Amino acid sequence: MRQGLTKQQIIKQAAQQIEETGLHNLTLAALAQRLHIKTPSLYNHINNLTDLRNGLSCYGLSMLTEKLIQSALGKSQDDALFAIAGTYIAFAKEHPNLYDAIIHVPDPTDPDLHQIAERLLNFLFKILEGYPLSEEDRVHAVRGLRSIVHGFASLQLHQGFNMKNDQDESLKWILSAYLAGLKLNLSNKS
Amino acid sequence: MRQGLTKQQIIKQAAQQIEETGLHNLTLAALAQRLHIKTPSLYNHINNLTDLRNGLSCYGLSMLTEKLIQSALGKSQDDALFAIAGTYIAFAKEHPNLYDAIIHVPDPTDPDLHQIAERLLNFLFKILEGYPLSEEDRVHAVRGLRSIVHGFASLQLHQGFNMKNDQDESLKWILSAYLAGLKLNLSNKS
DNA sequence: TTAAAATACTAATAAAATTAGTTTTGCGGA
DNA sequence: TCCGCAAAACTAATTTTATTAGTATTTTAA
Repeated sequence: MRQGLTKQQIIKQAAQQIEETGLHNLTLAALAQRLHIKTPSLYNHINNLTDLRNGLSCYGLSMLTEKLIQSALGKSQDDALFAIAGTYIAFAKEHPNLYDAIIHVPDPTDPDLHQIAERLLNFLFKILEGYPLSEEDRVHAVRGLRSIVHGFASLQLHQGFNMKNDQDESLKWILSAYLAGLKLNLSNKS
Repeated sequence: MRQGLTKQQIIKQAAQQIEETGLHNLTLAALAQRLHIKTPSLYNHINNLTDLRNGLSCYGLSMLTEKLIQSALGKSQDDALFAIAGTYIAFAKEHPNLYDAIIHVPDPTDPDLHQIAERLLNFLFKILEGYPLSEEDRVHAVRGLRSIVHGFASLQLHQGFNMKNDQDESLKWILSAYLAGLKLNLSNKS
C-alpha cells in the first residue's frame, strides 16, 4: 500500500507517540506500526533516529512559538508577559515530552531550528521594547524571562516542587517580583 | 579476579562515563569494561539501568547540595544568594551530564532522593529567613530562586543563549532584578 | 509509453539490556 | 583448620533495537 506519507506527518505521529511512551522510549518499531509500515521504510523519509528527534524539536518549538505569539495579541507590557508565561507553562504541561524534546535538541546548530528560535527571540524582544531598557539590558531581561519560565516549567514537569502550595500562584508571584525589580533597576541606573 | 566493588564506586564511574558519552549514551557494556568486569556482573550490584540512573541522580544532587552549602558559609542575604547561584551554575557547567541526570530522574518518588532534596530545600529556606517574608511567600520565593538558577543553567547547557553578550553578567543582572523585586513586594504588602 | 525516482518490502547485522545457570572466592562458625 | 554459604564473578542465550543492503512496486515526468 502506498500513502502520501511526508516527513511532517511522521513527526506529528512521533509527537503523539512520545506523549504516550516518553521521549527516550521513542522507537522506530512502534512508530512504524502506528503508520502501518515496516520499520526500515521509515528511512525513506528520515535519515536516522537523531534526525527524527531533531525534527521533533523543530515541530515543538514552532508550535510553542505560535501559541505564545497568539496569546500576546492585543496585549502589551506586564499584561503581555503574564499571558506569555501562562501559555508557556500550559504548553509544557499539556505536551510534557514534546517540551522535553524542545530542550534536549540533538543538534543545537541545526539551521531550521535556529530560524524558529530567532522568531521566538525577536518576539520576546519586541514585547520588552515596551520597557525603557538599554539594548544590553534587554538581552539580560529576555534571558531572565526565559530562565524563569523554562526553569519553572522544567521543575514542575520533573516533580521538583512539592504539593503544599499552589504552583500557578507561584508563577505569578515570581514574575511579579522579577518585573518589579526590572522596572526598579532602570530608574536606579539613570 | 575479585575486587571490593560497591554500588557507590559503580555510580562514581558511571558519573565519569556520562561526562564522556552523554547521559542517554550510558551503556552497561562500556561501564563494565571500565570496571574490568563483564556486563552481566553489574547485576550483582544494581537492579537494572534505571536503578543505576536513579543512583546517578542521588549522587549528583547530594554533591551539588554540599557544594551549595559550602559556598554560602559565613555569608547571608544577597551575598549568600549570589554565591549559591554562582556555585550552582558552575556545577552545571562542570558536570553538564550529571546535572542532566539530576533533573531527569527516572523515579522522582525515590525515598533516598527525597531526603537529599529535602536537605537542599531546608537550606534554601534557611537562607531566605534573612528576608522578612511570610511563610507562604517564602515558598514562592524559593521556587523562584530555583526556577531562575535551574532555567539559566539548563538553557546555557543546551545552547539556548546566543554568544553575543556575557552570560555570567546576565545571571547577576537577573538575580539582582529578582531580589530587588522580592524586597519591594513585601514592603508593598504591609 | 517508458525511464527514473520515490517508496515500500524482506533479509541480515550489530549492539543493547536482561535472564538463567554455573563457577569461583572469601568469610564466619564448627 | 575446615566446611558451608553467600557474594560476586563468569558464560551462554534471548529479545529488542537501530541500521544497511538489496529488491520490488508504484507513481511521476518526459
